[in-house]
Amino acid sequence: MGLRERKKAETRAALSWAAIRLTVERGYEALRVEDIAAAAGVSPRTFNNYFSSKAEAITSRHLDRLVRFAAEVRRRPPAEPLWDALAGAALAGFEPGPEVIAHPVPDPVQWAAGLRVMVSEPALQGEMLRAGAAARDEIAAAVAERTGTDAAIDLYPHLVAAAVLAVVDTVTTHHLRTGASAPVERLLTEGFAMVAAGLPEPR
Amino acid sequence: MGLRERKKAETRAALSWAAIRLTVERGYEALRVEDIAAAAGVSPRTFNNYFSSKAEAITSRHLDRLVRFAAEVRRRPPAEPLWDALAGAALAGFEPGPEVIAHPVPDPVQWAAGLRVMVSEPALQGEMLRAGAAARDEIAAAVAERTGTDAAIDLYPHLVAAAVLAVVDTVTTHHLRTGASAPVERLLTEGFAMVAAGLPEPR
DNA sequence: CGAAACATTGCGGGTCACGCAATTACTGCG
DNA sequence: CGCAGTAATTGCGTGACCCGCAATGTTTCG
Repeated sequence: MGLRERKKAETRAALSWAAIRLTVERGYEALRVEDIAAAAGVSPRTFNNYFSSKAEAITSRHLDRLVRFAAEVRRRPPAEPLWDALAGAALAGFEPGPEVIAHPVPDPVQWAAGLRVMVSEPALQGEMLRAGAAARDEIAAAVAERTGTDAAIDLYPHLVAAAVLAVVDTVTTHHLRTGASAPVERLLTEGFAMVAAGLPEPR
Repeated sequence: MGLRERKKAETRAALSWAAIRLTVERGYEALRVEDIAAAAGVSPRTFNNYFSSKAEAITSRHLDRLVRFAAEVRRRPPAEPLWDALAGAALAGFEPGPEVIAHPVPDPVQWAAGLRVMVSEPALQGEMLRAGAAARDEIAAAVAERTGTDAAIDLYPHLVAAAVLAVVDTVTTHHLRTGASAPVERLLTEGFAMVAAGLPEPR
């Protein structure tokens, strides 16, 4: 990777990260695109060369994570049962990456509160979900590959992809809603188990 | 319902319907809010009293349908198995209502083509999904009521709601993608059956 | 080293969402 | 019936956003 591409990736990451951090700190409405650009050290116009909207910048990390999830599903040994692979890939995606360890959040409590405010922002919800939809095709393709189905004609791989995203989504929402009363890992495992069991009525 | 409320509902419906029709005819980008307002016979400013965005106007019927779905789930006899009730409610929601019969689409083929273009519009995808998310809580509450779970603490009802929406979403997308090669009713039935069976690997 | 490819930036235009205040229309009560 | 209160519609003005375009500077590659 040449200097050019590296700088581009850095700028993109800086913009995205600044967008998230500032949104958590000040709220979505109060945040101007101008501020994000300033925090990343580029002009406002450049911001729009990387992201076509404020919301997209904020949710781009979410999309990245989902794309990595799809890649991880592909990476798993083909012999592994499908749902084990899916649950495993999801759990792997929630381990804090090296960049999070390098730049830890200053105040976790305040951060979580800001996150809650952020995800309740209408404009961001739509964009988040859109990122999920974009990743869905990728995941469906990975599932199709594993199961010998055809994403172009079979309903199955798309249904699995949608179900997986539904689990991840529901779990994270639930985790935030209940104030992190249960660890994400446990909720994820439970969620995948329930879906794989057909979500039978309890009792 | 007094004259006031009726006119309000009419204006709302007229705006929403005009927004959909014009989007299908001309495309999302080319359509100005001004045009929608004109087609509904109100001022552009009034449009924003009813809907806070072009996208919201277009997707409002989708949201209505999902809310009716939740109501239908509540209406079903409590003795009915959960997944039968969910599938039944979904199927009921796809029967054409009286207003569709009264105002049929002029050219179904062209209409379907326009719909495909419409749902591929990024801004609308987000808003559609947001409508789904809004309805999710409603559905989760209905499911919680039926199953004796608690939407405030249990993961189960939310997971079921998300899964149901995933099925409906996937089926409609698949239906459009494959050019209506299979009837929606059959796809829906299949989808619900697969999910209720835990989406086992085929073969 | 030189040319081509590419990123960044400023400028300008078109659109959009919304607060505010005035006008008009409906509602319910005496 | 009339009247006061409540609510809906509208025009205007503002701030923000997204993007096309062209100029400038930087990296890449032959």
